[in-house]
Amino acid sequence: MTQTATARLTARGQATRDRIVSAAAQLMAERGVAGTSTPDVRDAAGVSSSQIYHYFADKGALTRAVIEFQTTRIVGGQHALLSRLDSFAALRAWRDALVQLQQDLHCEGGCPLATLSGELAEHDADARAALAYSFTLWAEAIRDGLQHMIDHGVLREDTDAEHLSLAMLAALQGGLVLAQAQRSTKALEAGLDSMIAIIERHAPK
Amino acid sequence: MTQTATARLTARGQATRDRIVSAAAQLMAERGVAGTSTPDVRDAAGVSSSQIYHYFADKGALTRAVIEFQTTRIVGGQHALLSRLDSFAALRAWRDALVQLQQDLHCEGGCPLATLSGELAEHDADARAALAYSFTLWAEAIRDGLQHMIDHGVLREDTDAEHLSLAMLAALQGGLVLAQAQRSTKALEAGLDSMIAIIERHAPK
DNA sequence: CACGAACTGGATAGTCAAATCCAGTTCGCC
DNA sequence: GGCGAACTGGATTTGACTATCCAGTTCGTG
Repeated sequence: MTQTATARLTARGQATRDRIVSAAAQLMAERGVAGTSTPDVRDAAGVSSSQIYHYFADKGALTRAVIEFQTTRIVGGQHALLSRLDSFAALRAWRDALVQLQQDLHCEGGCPLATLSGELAEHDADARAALAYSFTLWAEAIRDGLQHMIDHGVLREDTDAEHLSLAMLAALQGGLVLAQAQRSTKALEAGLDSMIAIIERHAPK
Repeated sequence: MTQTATARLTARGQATRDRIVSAAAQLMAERGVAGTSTPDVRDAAGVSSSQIYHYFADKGALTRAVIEFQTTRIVGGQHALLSRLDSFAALRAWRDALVQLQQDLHCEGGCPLATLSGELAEHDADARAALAYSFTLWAEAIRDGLQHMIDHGVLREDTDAEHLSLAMLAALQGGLVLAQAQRSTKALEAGLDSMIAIIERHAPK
């Protein structure tokens, strides 16, 4: 059903499946997994109940598809922004884009991956493992961006990109948690700016 | 029911109410709010259904009581650790205690306040506001700790404790999000250590 | 065009949780 | 010790959600 059946999907079937996952992803980001019923998804996607169970074994399988969808969307977007880091100005532009996005969203929603993780980590081992991998990919995207700066001579060769990327992702995720609760980007800005200040200390002398 | 009725509780009634809140807090931290049913709470607290609705108007009121309970427990505990910061060694001891606690818990659970926030922020304005205040109290506890270090001459007078406390809390919360998902304290350690490195730069020359 | 597989729609079991009701017990106080 | 309020237990109503079933339609392919 998951891999083999996906290959057997017709164009129409694939479109229907995509519509279901996309609608479910949006609803789950807004209301959480438990707060999103299959009737909600049915209405939002404009399909009928049986379609959902035709494409997914149960709600858990749909949830896993949503995790994959959000991972591709978010980490893919981040990778595009980060892969070309070649200056501190570019690093600050990445920081500004994150802050601006949250402000445009009125600090609502937080990070969809973190929301899913908070709800699923303790009672769905598969989901937790998938989300752990998502965060690993995100950290690697940041690390590769820092490595790119090293390669361009903007950072010293002895910079520990691995360590800094984990710290940066922690500051970012925590900033998003606080932004969502406090409806303010102050903590997000403070966290990211502090991490950038640390990184700037690794400029060649 | 909330303030006035609390005053009218007898000792036995108060004990029953406490038992319900405590049981609900534990269950909600483990399984989330939506994943915790009132029958679950009833069994865990050893009471019957009507007790819950005798002490709380509805599940939302119980949830708000849980937020208050966790805020007092967690922020109170943090305040006790932070209020006596008088050296970098004490700051590192606080960091070590946080990391050790997560390791003892096998990185399970994350921060109960962040879990509640992720689940409630977007559809319960009162809960979101209460949790925003919880995080503000936590940030103030960190800020006061840093101020204590300034007062003891361990940090320079011009240190921006407000900014640093927000950044530290962001790194801490994000580290907990990643610890829960990845079942590893590496990102938590990286985030906290980076923030401590920033703070150490504010030592008098 | 014909055949089977993929796809679709709507109705409906079966389950469980939120909240209420009511009958009975214990407590605080005079 | 007796009165009213606070407290307790369990049955029950009401509603929503997950998942299934089945009958009908469209699609891909020889």
